[in-house]
Amino acid sequence: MISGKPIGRLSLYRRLLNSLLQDGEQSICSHDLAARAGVTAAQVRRDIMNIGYSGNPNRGYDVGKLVESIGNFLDAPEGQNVVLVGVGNLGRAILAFFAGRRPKLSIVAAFDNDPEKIGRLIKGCRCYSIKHADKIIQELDISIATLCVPAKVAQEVADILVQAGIKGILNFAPVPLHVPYYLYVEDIDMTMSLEKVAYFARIT
Amino acid sequence: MISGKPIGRLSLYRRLLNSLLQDGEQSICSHDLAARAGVTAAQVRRDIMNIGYSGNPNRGYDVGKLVESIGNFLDAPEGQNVVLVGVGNLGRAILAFFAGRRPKLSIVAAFDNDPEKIGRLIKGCRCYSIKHADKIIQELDISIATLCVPAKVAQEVADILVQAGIKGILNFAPVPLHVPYYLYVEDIDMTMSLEKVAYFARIT
DNA sequence: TAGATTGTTAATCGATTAACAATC
DNA sequence: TAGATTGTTAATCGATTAACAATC
Repeated sequence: MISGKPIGRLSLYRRLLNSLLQDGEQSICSHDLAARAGVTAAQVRRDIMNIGYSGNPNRGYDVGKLVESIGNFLDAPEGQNVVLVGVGNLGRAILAFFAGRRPKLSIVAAFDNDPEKIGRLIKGCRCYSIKHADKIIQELDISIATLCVPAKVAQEVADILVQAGIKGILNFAPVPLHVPYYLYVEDIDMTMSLEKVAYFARIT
Repeated sequence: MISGKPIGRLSLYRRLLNSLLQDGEQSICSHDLAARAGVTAAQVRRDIMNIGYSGNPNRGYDVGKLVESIGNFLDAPEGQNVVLVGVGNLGRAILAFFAGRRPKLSIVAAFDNDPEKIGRLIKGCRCYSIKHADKIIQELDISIATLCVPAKVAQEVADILVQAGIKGILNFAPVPLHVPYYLYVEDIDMTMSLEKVAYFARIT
């Protein structure tokens, strides 16, 4: 069992390696990858060791094979479907941002409660009523939700999603969610992040 | 010197306490605040101790005074000005999200390189050419940047901002930035976060 | 007073780092 | 071979937790 931080780094390595591949790079050593990722070489080596890939002493890692190994580790072979909940400003921006970005992780539906939006195609994604969450999540085999609703209704909406069988939530609502232990929640709290930057920009 | 995590938690406590204040709550104990924030009571007590505020044994913390203490610790008395760089989908969503949210931390300008946007008022915020970054940052006394540009140009834009005297960056571009040691960078990498959720949703 | 809660210490835990033998 | 780099261990570091005396 690997914790959240190494998983995040693997995701980052993959992205960096993919752009190296496009530049025609065949191999890379831990030191170079570490510099690009902003971590230490030892960390890179341990992360790669953890997923069971081995490099070549003297020549480092084969970029293509390493990308493949990371994919085998991170991705579900058959892909995973995502639903975005709350099609406001932020929701629409995220729909546009993720559209086609990762083939094995696609946002296949959106939920909202605004009759103006329901039934429409927004940023290429069909919008449904949150009332039909159960049905849509089952039919489209959705396991992940991206929560972009206002803080006040976040818990209530999360409860609906959990009930419908969601397994993980990416939570943009600026409030901690209470969910059963078997669910994974990752919080992106922009207000908190901005206040952190403000604090450290000031005292350093 | 306090590290990033406790600072983030203080920001969260303040938000929770503010909503308690609106509900007319006078005092709160570490246990209750911890439950709302999703942390342990010991952590709450230590965080509060760290900012020099003292509770009352038997009655807990005075909500109003604690909010004030957190504000004294986190906020610059005169406030801090922020610039948003890259007025795309995400940039506009963030402008809308932060508009008026924290009085001591306001986005007072936006930068872009699209002539269509320059000079206009977008989500209530004036958009300038990135070419005038130096001048605007000085004139408006801006110390913080929110970076919402594409990954490919993120480092280049960051260099311009550093040169112009920015002290902290909230980076939404999915690429690590290399900046001088005295700058604080907080990364919000939505792709990484979504992949983390996908991984843990799958294996648990 | 008795009970509840704080402030603070020591112990624990986990992640990170440094170091180096193994290997191509 | 010699040199560079990996795989892996032990040491370090920092944050978290548990525990409890102090206090209203």
